[in-house]
Amino acid sequence: MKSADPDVELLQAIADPERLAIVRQLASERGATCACDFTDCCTVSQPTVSHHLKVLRDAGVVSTERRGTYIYYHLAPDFARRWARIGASLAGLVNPA
Amino acid sequence: MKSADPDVELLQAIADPERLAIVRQLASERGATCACDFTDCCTVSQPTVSHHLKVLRDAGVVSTERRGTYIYYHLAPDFARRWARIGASLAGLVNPA
DNA sequence: CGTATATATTGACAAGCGTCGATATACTCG
DNA sequence: CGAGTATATCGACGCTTGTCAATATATACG
Repeated sequence: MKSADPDVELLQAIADPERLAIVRQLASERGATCACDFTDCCTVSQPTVSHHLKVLRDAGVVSTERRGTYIYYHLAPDFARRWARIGASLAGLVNPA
Repeated sequence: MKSADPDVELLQAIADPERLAIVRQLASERGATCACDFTDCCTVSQPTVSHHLKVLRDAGVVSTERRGTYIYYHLAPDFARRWARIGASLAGLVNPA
């Protein structure tokens, strides 16, 4: 299907129950979250969690930081801006005034 | 896959190149757009356009209005609010006030 | 009613995607 | 180096999805 459109790529990345749950957990915990915590949160296996994290990484939704054996995930810095821009192109949402 | 989560359903609905193009066209033209115009905008066949419109309809992204032979599509009234709520749950982006 | 146009539905097919078990890589500690 | 833990990759499988051609439904007009 190869989108090539980064907006579509971002939307596809979070348009999945597990991945949306991951992103929501990252958003609620302001800091970074260890990858092993997602194995706990989700009912899917560790390779599947790793796969979802890769999709989010490739779409630029999350970024990673290695601390010894663990790898910590957090929302990408520009995720909020990208979301807002998509919303603006969709419904003129940003400036409702 | 059965999402059951309306947020996921909404995201999945617009996480497609053709459907995002449809929604963007609906957003740019403030009024309603005839279904036949999408056949023009997209490179896919008429049944495919109709299928995409059904997906958007089922997800509550668009709503329809019949005028004679033609059927006009427009963004669903609460789409902007739903988008904003999802964004708020994702990054505390939007001020729902 | 019959024809024409607009939209939706059906059936079929290939490609994509989520999932898993097994395995590989990366890092730490002794 | 070797064992242990954390994460990623691989290969395979079934289900979903986007697409089309063919057909059906709906509305308008003579």
